[in-house]
Amino acid sequence: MSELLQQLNPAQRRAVEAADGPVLVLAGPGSGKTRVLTHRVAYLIAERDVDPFNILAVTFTNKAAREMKDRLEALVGASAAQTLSMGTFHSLCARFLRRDIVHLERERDFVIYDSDDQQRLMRRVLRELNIDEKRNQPRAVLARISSAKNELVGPAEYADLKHVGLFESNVAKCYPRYQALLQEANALDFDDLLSETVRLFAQYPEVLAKYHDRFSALLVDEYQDTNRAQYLFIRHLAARQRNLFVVGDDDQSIYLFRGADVRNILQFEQDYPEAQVILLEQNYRSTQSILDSAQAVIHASHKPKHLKRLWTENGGGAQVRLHEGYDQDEEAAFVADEIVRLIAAGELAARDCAVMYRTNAQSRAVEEALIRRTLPYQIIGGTRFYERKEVRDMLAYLRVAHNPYDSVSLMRIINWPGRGIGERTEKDLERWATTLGVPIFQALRELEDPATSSPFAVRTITALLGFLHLLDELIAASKTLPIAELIERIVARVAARETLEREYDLLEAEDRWQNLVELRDVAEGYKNLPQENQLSTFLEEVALVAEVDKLDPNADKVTCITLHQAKGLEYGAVFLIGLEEGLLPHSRSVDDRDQLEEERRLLYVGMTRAQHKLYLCCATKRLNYGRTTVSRPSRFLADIPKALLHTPGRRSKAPAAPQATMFSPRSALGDKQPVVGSRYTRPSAAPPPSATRFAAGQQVRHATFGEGIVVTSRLVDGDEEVTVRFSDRERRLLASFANLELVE
DNA sequence: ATAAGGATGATTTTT
DNA sequence: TCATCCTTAT
Ligand SMILES: Nc1ncnc2c1ncn2[C@@H]1O[C@H](COP(=O)(O)OP(=O)(O)OP(=O)(O)O)[C@@H](O)[C@H]1O
Repeated sequence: MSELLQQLNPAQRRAVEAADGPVLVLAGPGSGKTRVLTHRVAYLIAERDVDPFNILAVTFTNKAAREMKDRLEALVGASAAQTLSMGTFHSLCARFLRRDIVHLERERDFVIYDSDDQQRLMRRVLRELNIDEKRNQPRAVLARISSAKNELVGPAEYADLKHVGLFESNVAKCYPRYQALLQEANALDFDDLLSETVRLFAQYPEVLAKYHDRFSALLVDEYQDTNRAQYLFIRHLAARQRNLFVVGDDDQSIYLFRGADVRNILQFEQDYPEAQVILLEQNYRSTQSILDSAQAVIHASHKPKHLKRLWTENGGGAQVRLHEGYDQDEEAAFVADEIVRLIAAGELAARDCAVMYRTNAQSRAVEEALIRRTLPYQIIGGTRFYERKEVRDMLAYLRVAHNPYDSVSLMRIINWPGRGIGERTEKDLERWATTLGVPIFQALRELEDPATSSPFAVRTITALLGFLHLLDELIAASKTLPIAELIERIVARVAARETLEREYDLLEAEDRWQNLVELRDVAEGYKNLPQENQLSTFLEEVALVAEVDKLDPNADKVTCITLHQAKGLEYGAVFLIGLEEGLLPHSRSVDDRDQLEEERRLLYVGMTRAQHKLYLCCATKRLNYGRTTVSRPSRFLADIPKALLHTPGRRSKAPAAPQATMFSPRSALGDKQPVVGSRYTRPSAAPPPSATRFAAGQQVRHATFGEGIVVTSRLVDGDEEVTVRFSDRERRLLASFANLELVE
């Protein structure tokens, strides 16, 4: 048997070796779905002689694609691995469209508009159509349009739908204009990447045929979270050869809000009646305690279609621990103290710990607590690097240099740095361009002719032309300079550093300047690409990086991440915080049954990220928009049998008076952790492992420290603490982490 | 045209 | 709380 298959259990092997044709691997968390998908790709190349060039694999993140490629390099060589088509739906679609969007009468050097660009564009649309921005918030309008696009409903079809209320008919008015302006700017928004590709496939069979010729094997990870457009994308591609391998778990579907439809995976067998369905039941990630608790949460509400029993050989492990804190600061303090304790106990590094939450705002308290204890950390999400103002301004210059019709970017920088072009002028310019029916850049060009009648004063025209000529210069420069040098040119021409120093105080200016330096450093990485592709590749990748792509698993840091982004990841110890009514389930999701169930799945996803230790945390009071509110534990916690949870004795009194907490950075529990073996109430259920697995005198082996002799072993805090004398010194280890082997 | 200051209102989750 | 919007003064 090939070495490739030896790392798999029989069910996994069956999936990897399945004959050509549709295959559905439906399995719970930690059962090795992603592993199976990777091995399937390797297997096709190594054993079935499939050329990597003919394989298309959709991963959930760009990072997953990169990692998979790296791993496959070892197997098939770097150059072959590079010919694999692997990436997210969005990046694959962008790649296809660069090639074939001309069929849709659009140009291939389109830019990708992200949500900030979209909002700016929508504001212009609302202004133009005289629609009130307060009652019809750009974000809300865009959200409707986004769902429409995900369902492949274009502006015309949308207008034909029944509209309830003023808001919806306003959306119907905005949609066509928004789309027209996108086209004028030669821009596509995120949703267009998918819907336009599907339109391309549907309307141009000869184009689709080309892709059929190329891709003989298709693979999709996290299939349960595909939306209609993504589903159709795959269905078109799979139509001829029907050689489609998908993996997923309906219990982990958490992207309903962006149009994901779990029916895509549940109806796979109807779509492909000849499909082989393979269930994986062994979980390799988590301990039994974690698995039991997680399953209690997910099974409390529904009846699975395919019964996915999950079991593990990882052993019982420590009980899942429930911590009810006083407020969000005490909750964060508990988490941070516990991480400190776990690291001090050995076996567990900062990189093995993750703190997960429902909303990004919750990361703040955690961040502060981690800083206070000087724990290294990385926060995924929140304000992204590419969303910082100064970075976006610089990117706007690059984008206009690359595609001057990008009016959103142009308007962004028309007065940055200040050149005496005020709000009034901006509005007039927009209106004037609209009347002329041309992009802003074109309108500016008209001003060059003194005979043109425009709504501007002579002084204003001078300022506008000055800006236009700056752009001309940068456009010319962009044709010859590598990106990093182009950035330097822009920095010099607009006196970026001085501008920042004028706008902000010293510290802030330096900070923002450093961001520009960092952007230039990123750009350096593109200097070896051919000049004509550099800028477009750079801009595309910048637009499509996901936050998780930036997660660095090698850095020894605690990871703070939203539950959504944590999908697919795993950590030794996981802390889920804010498990309260209003937060999880989130208050905006409680009235809708489907949304409520999704909140439950979100918790399930979070719990099943944990390998050895899982902490469920909530607080009784929380600061919510500057106002303290009382909160109750999440209803989902009630679905976990008490016997599975370890709730260490709670303090009977509220922590010190508010003044005291204000002056002492550490919260009430801070210094007194842990409350082990205290007189406080023990959990009503039988304490977990009632006997130690190890005894004094036994010889054991540890992966890093080698062989040693057990000195003592005792039960602590739901886990077993083993003291072992190794050749260099004694160490106290937690049995659930240490993976100690008995030596005969 | 811009800077400063006060009222106001918003936070789910993401490519 | 914090960021954005709106008013007013320069
Ligand atoms: N046959 C196996 N032998 C040993 N370890 C395995 C095996 N299969 C999977 N694993 C390990 O189990 C863990 C989970 O695997 P993987 O991430 O592929 O699961 P998954 O089903 O995709 O999980 P999820 O749905 O939660 O994202 C990984 O650490 C993986 O290396």
